[in-house]
Amino acid sequence: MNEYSLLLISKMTDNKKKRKDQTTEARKRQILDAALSVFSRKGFGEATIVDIAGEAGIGIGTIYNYYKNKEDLLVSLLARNLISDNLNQLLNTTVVQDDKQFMELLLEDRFIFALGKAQELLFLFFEIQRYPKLRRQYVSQVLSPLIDRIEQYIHMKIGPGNFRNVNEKVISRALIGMIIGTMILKRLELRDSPYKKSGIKTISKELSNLVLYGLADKGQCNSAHR
Amino acid sequence: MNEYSLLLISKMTDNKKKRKDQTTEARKRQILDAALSVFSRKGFGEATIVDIAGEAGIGIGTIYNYYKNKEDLLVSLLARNLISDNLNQLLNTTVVQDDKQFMELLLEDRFIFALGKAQELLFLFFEIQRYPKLRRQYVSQVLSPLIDRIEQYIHMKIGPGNFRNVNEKVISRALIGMIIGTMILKRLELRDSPYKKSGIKTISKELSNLVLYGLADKGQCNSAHR
Amino acid sequence: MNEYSLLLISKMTDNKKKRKDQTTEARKRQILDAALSVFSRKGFGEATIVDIAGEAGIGIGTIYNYYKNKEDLLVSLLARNLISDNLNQLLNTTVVQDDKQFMELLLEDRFIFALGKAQELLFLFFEIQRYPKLRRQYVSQVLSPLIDRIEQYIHMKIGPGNFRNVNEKVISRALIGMIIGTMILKRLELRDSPYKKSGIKTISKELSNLVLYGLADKGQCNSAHR
Amino acid sequence: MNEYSLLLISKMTDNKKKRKDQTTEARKRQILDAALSVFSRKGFGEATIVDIAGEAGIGIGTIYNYYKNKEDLLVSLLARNLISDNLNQLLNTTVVQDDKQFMELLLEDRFIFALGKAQELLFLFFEIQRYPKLRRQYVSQVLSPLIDRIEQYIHMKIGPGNFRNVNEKVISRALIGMIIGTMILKRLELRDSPYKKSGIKTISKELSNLVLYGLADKGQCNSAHR
DNA sequence: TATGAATGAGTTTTCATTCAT
DNA sequence: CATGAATGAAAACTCATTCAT
Repeated sequence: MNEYSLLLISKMTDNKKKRKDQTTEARKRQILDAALSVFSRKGFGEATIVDIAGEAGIGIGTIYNYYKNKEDLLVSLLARNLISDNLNQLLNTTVVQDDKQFMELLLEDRFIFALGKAQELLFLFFEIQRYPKLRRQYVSQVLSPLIDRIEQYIHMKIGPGNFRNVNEKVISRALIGMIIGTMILKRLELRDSPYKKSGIKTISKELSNLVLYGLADKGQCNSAHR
Repeated sequence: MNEYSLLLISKMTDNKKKRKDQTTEARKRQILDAALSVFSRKGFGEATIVDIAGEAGIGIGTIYNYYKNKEDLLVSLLARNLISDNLNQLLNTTVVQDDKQFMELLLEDRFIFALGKAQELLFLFFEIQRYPKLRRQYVSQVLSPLIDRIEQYIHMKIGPGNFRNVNEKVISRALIGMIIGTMILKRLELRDSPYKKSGIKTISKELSNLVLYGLADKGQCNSAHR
Repeated sequence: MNEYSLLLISKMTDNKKKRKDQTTEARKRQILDAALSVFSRKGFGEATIVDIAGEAGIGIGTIYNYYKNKEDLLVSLLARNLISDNLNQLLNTTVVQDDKQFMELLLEDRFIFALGKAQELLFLFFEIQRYPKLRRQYVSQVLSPLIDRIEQYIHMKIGPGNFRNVNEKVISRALIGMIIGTMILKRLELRDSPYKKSGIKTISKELSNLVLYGLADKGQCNSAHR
Repeated sequence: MNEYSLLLISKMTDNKKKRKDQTTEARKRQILDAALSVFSRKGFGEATIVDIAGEAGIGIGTIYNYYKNKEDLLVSLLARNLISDNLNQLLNTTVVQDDKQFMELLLEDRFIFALGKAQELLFLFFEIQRYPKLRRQYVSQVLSPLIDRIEQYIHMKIGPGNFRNVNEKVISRALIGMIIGTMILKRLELRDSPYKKSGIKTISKELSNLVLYGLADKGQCNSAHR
């Protein structure tokens, strides 16, 4: 065996390793997807490993080759879907954008998420509460930054010709709550829900108007409400 | 045993029955309260009958004297707390009131509920989805009437000098969603939450302002936002 | 309800409690006996809870009402049978006895145990090694005291007209080893074993002779060995 | 492929086969050694194939190329280590030796084994009982011949100027038991054990003295052994 | 009615074994 | 041959439910 062959082997091993890692990742994703589907439908406590294996189309034991136990599936789901979602991207990129559109973009982005793929993630908001560590992680890594960003935005805009002097803590939470709550309503109303995929843009426009008009400096006009 | 004694017994039985009914109701409530507490903390699937019996300070078997099984506890909780809550009362009584205050009253009432005792009920919004019958019942008996009422209100107010021409379906759901979502945020943020019992009136005032200004006819003033 | 009735109730409760404790103890013993039988036959690792429940004639779940898990059964067996056996009794009572008979009594006592009920306990000597805590406990509470006692005895008897100048550490362990090893041989030979219940007295007499002659001061006669 | 190449192949195959057989044996030994180590540490039931493969530094599947299943590993271990150990050699070679030294040699040989490499084999004495076939094999091929040989020896020496009139069945078993039991005690006492590798010769001398003096004809008193 | 020990169906989890690479 | 991912049979263990007291 000469240097060349060693090199060759080394290359193959690297390739193999890379390919193995890829399939491992694919398999993990496959299992998590199945778990998400089943948890979402039945709830964590009522879902069984057999269900998940069936949904994934694999054997029971295979799941345990990739995840320590059932709880590990939940925790991994949380990490994958709640903690590290694409929100961060939004928060960072929009900083430089025209802040006139900030609210509209944010609402649109979150509504697309909330009325789309997040429908399956809803149960996580519930399960998260039984895992203090995860709850704290979610709050500190996702929720608080989002709230802070909105508060900043509102705070910045308060002043003549812009926003009224509102309590930004309350308003920011109301906005986020509106999104989360809308997500729940859609799941409750199912077919009766007026939210259709096609109309998300319209919806978020409507809602951002509601909010922006609602925040607008009333001094400018003669009292919106009264 | 003579007639007299029979009469006596009959009398006693009546009394006993009445007292028993009272005790029965009290006992059922005691059990449901314990179940609510445990379900809320652990989730339905993770809660055990032993937990609930312990929380209620009674024996395991006793629970089965009042409820058919564990699921019956959940269903009874749903019925007691979500379906027949005091919302109906509100919906009916406010009809006759000055509709200028409708939004404010509604929001205040629902926020008091959402940030107060409903905190424990949150899990029901998630469990409800596993029970199509209950989901339908909740939607038809609680959610839809509430939505309808708000839609009516908005629809009625749309017009010059009042509300802008908004999509009442979307707005009404956003309002309710805002309440539900706020409930969740409070549970997630825990001690960091800015919602305090004392300030609920202020909060609901702030939010009803947001909504009412947001809905206000922009024609009245020279464009709130732009 | 007067004082008397309270007293009466109190009495009943006490009685009930006592009776309950008794049945609890009986049940625990019943389960441990079954576990001992199955472990002894199959070994700890190969024994199943179903086996034990079957042997005890009870349901699977019942075992878990009395023991935390399978390992707890083993540990409890060890505690009951190896640690707190009647050896201590012997060690203490024989102190005052004529020490000429000490060896004979000790051997007889241990052989009755080893060839009798200890046959089922044999596997414990093996399992004990996987539980460092238990091994230490057994060594410190049972084995070391026994060895010490024998060493003392030998040491005391070393001198003209009594025992030769032997290494009491080695001899004492050889004696105990002889008993344990005999136990194993009986289990290996089964029907071919020459040890019968009836003859234990003869056997222990024979062996105590072997030992006592073997230890005897060679000065007494003109050199036994050399 | 022509005749020549076939021949060549045939030659190579022969070589390969031989080398393969060597490798095969080495591999089998490697696996058995690992199995022994793991079984000894954890017990058969608690040991896993993964453990053994890890200990051997090979893949799981490889084990199954050489042994049918886990039980086959145990059975092979028994065959290799208990059944066909070097005892037979001793039994046969010592026959011709001066029987004056028989006991001493036997004890020394067995003690070296018992306190040395047999420490790892101890568990086999326990596992053997779950395999009646193996137990019988061990008894008939190893234990009984050894017992017989000792019995013969004792029997032969009983008489004036030699051994007392002892029960050779009991004594022979006590001797073997002493060795086995000593093995166990060493494992139980671990660091506290007085048996050190260096002193095995002294120990076996001490014990063979014990036995020989113990068996010596007390009546004669002049020279029991010689 | 109140109770909680007994129960086994149903879960989670492990791990020997197979087999495609 | 070597390997280890895939598998499901079998085991441990849980817990809702029953029922005798």
